[in-house]
Amino acid sequence: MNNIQSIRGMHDVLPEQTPLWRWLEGRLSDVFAAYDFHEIRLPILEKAEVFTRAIGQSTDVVEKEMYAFEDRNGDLLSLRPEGTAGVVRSAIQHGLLNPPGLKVWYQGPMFRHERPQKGRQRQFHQFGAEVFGLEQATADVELIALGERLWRELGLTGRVRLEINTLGDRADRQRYRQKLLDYLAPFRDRLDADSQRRMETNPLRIFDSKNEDTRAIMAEAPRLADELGDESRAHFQEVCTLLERLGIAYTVNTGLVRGLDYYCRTVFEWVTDELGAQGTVCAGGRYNDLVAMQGGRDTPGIGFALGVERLLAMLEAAGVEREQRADVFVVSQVSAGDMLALAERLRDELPSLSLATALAGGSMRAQFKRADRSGARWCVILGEAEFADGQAAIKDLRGDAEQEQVALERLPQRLHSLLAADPGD
RNA sequence: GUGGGCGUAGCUCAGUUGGUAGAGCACUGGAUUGUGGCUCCAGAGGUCGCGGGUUCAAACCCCGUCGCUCACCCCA
Repeated sequence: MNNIQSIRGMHDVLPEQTPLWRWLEGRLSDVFAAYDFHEIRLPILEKAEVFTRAIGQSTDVVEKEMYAFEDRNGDLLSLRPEGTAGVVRSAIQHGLLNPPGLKVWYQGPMFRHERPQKGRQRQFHQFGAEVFGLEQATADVELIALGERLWRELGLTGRVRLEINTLGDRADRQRYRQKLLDYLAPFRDRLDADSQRRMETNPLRIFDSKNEDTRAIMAEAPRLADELGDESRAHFQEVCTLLERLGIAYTVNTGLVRGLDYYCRTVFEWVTDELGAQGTVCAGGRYNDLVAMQGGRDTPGIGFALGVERLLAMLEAAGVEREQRADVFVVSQVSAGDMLALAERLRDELPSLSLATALAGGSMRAQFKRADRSGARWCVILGEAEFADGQAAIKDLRGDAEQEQVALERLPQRLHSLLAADPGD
């Protein structure tokens, strides 16, 4: 197989898989609409600075994973590694932040040059939602409630759990970060290699270390919760209270840290144990400073993104299947022109009908075999003699009904009533 | 970026101590010249991931490389 292959970590979605994708996409856009979120569609390519400024220069996503390159004008561009930064750019550019309360959702491919593994590919797909201009905890909670409803719609309730945390405000975080580094400095040599590196990049992540010595050191470390300002503390308290009021189960995970620099205050993750090492299906949080960092007027924001491939893997594990089948397959002994003309007439009169025809011709036996394999519910048979008499036959390919003879002019309405009686799925 | 496992027909996989490839399913045709599914018969389909090396001889041994996969890291 020395043919050209797709790029490493970038996968084709084959015809067999697209029905499940479309079903999932439909459920998602329905739920977004139920919360009055509006879709926004953005370029896949942006100036690289859109991401470097928002996500943080020293994060892995920017430092080593961006598909960045110079275009013919010499501008530094990048395929988007995530969606939020572009939404913020667009909202500023088009003045969408003006009456506060903008609620948008987006969908599409994202690109990160990572080593592929289960639940992680180089081109992957996200759905995301963002709310701008609202600093109230109500916005945080409505977004979480949206997620909860989504799992219910998809039949995944109980398979994902909600973890939340607060990162405090920017000042809280900076003060705490320094405190933590001061505490760790004397222990530096006793930390595992990853954690030593994290001291430069994201010290809060050191709490995630699986190394025993490191864990022992971290057990005594100062805690972010003790550094929170009054406003952050009250905000987080209200988020918790409202979640309880709505009956949404959650656990507070003080080790929960988002990887992208722009987050503050509320962060949350929906996690599953069913996907191996990449168990985060949906994650998000607040980013009250991001709009200002990108050059807009100071505007709070909050949002989340979910990984489509990860959700699909969960749906498959749960045994959810979707397939596309024709309603009717036309088998024919008459001329190609007569067959195609009849098919067009049926499509004219029955716009929702999915109709396949025996384009390859061949013996009746071969045509019926193809009709059977197509999965079609009914077969319309255009026999030579009957067609000359203005007749066609309808055969039930999936049930026991007798083959019936129908006048050609009554064929559309007969199929219509058969379809109405058995809408399939 | 680091480490483990794996690449043989469209798919799932056999292939003995090196002797130039097989099965099942799927596909095409026929038995059934105007009716699918079941059965039977026949057929087609492979630079054994790719490149190099060792050898009289490599799917098999060695080196490199590409890809898949799992974990670390990171993240949705």
